[in-house]
Amino acid sequence: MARGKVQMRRIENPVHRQVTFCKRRMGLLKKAKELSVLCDADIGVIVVSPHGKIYDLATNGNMQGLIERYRKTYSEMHGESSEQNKTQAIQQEVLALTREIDLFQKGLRYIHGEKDINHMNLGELQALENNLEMWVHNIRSQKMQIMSREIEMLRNKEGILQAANDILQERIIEQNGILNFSGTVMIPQAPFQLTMESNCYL
Amino acid sequence: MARGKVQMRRIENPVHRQVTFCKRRMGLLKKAKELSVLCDADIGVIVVSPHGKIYDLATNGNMQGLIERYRKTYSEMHGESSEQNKTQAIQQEVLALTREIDLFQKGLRYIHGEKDINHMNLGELQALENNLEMWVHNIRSQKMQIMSREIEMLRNKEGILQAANDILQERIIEQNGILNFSGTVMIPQAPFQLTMESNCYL
DNA sequence: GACTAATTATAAG
DNA sequence: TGTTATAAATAGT
Repeated sequence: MARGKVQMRRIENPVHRQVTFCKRRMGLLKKAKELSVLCDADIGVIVVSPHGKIYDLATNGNMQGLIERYRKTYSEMHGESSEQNKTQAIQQEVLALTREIDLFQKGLRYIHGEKDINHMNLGELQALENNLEMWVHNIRSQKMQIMSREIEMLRNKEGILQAANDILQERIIEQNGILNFSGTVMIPQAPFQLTMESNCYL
Repeated sequence: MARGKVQMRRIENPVHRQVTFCKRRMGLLKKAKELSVLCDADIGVIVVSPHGKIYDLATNGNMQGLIERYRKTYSEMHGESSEQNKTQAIQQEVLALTREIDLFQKGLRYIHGEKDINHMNLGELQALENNLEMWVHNIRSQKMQIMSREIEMLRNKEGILQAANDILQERIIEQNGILNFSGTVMIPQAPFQLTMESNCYL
C-alpha cells in the first residue's frame, strides 16, 4: 500500500514475504485490539505461519473460553449438542460400526461358502437380515427408477408413432381420392409399422 | 483516523459504536484475508459482538481444523492432552471403521457381480435381488431353527419345572397332612423360576 | 450505502 | 530495525 500497489497474491520473494508477514501480522492484531476496545467486542485471532508457527490474540485474555463459545454457537447452528454428548455419541457410533463390520465379515465368509451363518446368534442374524433388506430395498428402488424411465420413453415413442401414422393414413386417403377409386379401400386400423424398427422416428 | 483522531476507548454513542463495529469488522476480516493470501498463512478470526452475535473467518475454510491445530499446540505448551486428543483419536477411529465398512460393501458388491448398483441393468439388479432374497431366506431359516430349538428347550424346561412343582406340591400336601393342617394352602399355578434367566439355555 | 478529509498502515529502500 | 512516499482504512457527513 505504499510506494507501489501490491497484487493480492502470494509474495514470491521469501524475504519480502517474511517481512510483510511480520508487519501485517502486527497490523492485524493491532486492528483486532482496536475493534475490541472501541466496540466492546470479544475477539480472537489465530495466525499460523507457513512454517507452522502460531501467533494468537484473545482480547479477553482467554482464547479457550472464546473457542468454547464459538464451538457452542457452531454446534447449536448444526443442531449438535455439547462436547461430552458428542464424545459419547461418537463412541456409540464406533461400537455400532464395529458391530456392522463384524456382521459384514461373517456375511462375507458365508458367501464364500464357509456357512459361518451357523455360528451367528439371533441378534447378529437379525442385524444382517436388516442390512440385506435395506440392500434389497435399494435395489428395488433402482429397478423402479429404471423401469419408470423406460415407461416414459415408451410413452413418448408411442405418441410420436401415433402422429406419424395419422399423417400416413391421411396421405393414403388423399392418394385414393386422386386415383379416383370409387370403391372403399381397406385402410388398416392399426397404425403401420408399429414395430421396434419404428425407432427411426425417434 | 479520518476527520478526527479517535480515542482508543469504548465509543459511548451506541449508534457510532455500531457503525464503527460494522466498518472495522469488515476491515479486520479483509486484512486477515490479505495477510493469508500474501504470506501463505492460515488465519482464523472470531469476533463476538457486544450482543453475543458471532462473526468469523477461517482462511482455509475450516475453523474447526484451525482450532484443533491451535489447541494441539496450546496443549503441548501446557502439557495438556487427554480430552481433546481422545476425541480426535475416536473420530479418526470412526473414519477408519467407516472406510472399512465401505470396503466390505464394495466386497459384497464385487462378489455379487462386480457391478456398482448404480451402473447395473435391470437383469443384473434382478439377479442380485434374488441372491439377496435367498440370503435373507437362509438367514430367516437359521433364525427359525434357533428359535425352534429355544422353544423346544423352554418346553422341556417347563415340563421339568412342572414335574418339580408337582412333586413339591405333593410334598407340601404330605407335610400338611403330617402337621395335620386342615386349611388349604396356596400353591402357585405357574412353575417356579420361569423368568428371563432362562436365557442361559441359548 | 456513498463521499471525502484526514489518519493509519505499509512497500520499498 | 527505522524512514518515507504512497496506498488503504475510516470518522464524520
